Amino acid sequence: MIDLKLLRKQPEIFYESLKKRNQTTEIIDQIIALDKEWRSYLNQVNNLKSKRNELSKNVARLKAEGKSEQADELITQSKTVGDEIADLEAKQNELEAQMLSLALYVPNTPHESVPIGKDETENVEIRRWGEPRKFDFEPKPHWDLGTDLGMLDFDKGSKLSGSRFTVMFGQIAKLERSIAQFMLDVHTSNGYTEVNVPHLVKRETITATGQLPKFSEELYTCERDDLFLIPTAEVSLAALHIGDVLDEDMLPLKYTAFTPCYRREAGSYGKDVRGLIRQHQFEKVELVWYAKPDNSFDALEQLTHDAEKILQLLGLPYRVITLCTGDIGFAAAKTYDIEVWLPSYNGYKEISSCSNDTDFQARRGNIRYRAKDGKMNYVHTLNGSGLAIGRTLVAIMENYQNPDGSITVPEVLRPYMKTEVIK
RNA sequence: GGAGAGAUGGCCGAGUGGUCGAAGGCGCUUGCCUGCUAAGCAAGUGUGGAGGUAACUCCACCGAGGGUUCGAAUCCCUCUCUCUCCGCCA
Repeated sequence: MIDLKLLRKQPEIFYESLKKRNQTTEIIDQIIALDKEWRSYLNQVNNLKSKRNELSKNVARLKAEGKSEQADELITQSKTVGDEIADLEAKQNELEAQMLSLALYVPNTPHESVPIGKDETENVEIRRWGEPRKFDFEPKPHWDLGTDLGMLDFDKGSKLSGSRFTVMFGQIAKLERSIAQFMLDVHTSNGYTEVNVPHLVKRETITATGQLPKFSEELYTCERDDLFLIPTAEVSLAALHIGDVLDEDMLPLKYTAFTPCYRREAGSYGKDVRGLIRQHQFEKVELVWYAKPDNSFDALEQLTHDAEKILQLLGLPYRVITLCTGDIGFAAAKTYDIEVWLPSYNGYKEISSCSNDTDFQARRGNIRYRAKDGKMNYVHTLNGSGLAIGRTLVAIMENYQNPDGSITVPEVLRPYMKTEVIK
């Protein structure tokens, strides 16, 4: 949710923001017009209410004094004022509702450090880590590796649930679990609090975090109960403190959660159809920070490094890119994507997305903190995958494969897997 | 799933139609007092919105949303959540 007071004072910020995002700006004109009209009604209504309050006080006093004829006279007056209020207030509420529903569709303002660009082709790579392995044999894609090992079964996934669902057996199933546990152990030893969250959330919860109303197509819903399956643990973690006033001393709060994620993947027909890359259900370890506004962009650097650390410990080559203004997400002011090297793609594939949403979610969810000077401010929320587990599994399988189709278990996972090779 | 009780400020808790944004207590802040601490005394102590350079003024908020009324914390309806009992259950 954007700051309407800022919109009144400096509308140019928002025109600029939408232009940078390569989007049209009529919505800003509409909001400004509605806001102006709304305020004029608000003032009239407030003045009339003030008048009615005054009359009511006098009615009370006159009745107490036993002067009921005089009181009746004021009651008649008050009735007229009341009717007037009802009319104007109805109009005011309508304008307010229109204005807010539009405001919910305005994306966050990109940070000044975000490169300008029209779409994903203009994202900027900022660093690389590790060298992609040179194979002295023909490496297999993970779907062949897994199927040949008898541990990935795409047919059974389809049989049970349709396309983009997979069944895992044996060591691969265990690898998935080991990766999750490894990630949580690294993050918790790094200052994150592990949280176990609900996977079904209420409409208002997911609205506060920004997935609704705009992205309802992506969500699985349980209509009967008006509940939504989370597309990421970010929803639950970022909603933890809805309505709270935190102490400045508590910040930053750093949370991590391991959950499945459910996504309809509407509009991605034909994309990544083979293998585990794009599933309707996948597991992920998520990182979420509640930070102070003055250092939230430093926090984004830290959070991104925390996610990168997992890939470094696993010995998986990756690169980090900054999303340009045309590609950053709706709620984000700045986003880094981490992409891992996948032999089957002969390229880098997104495995984590780390964003600073600044006060965008905090405003929707009314998440504030009390500063030392006693002032109330909105917190800044940040989130990032640390990491997507399915894709990490894919990266390990493909990068650590052997000529005989077996897979070497990365050093750091051996304590969890209790074996050196999957075969 | 059935029956009942409840939700008031940072906390406890009064308040069932009228000068109630809300008694009282606790806590907190400031000042006084005091070898120190404690106690005592005094004042202050919510959030959001609109207007104003500002001092300040006005409006709203007693779980949420509607309704009745000239007027609602108080009456009515719906919802959410909490607690107790019964049933069921991993």
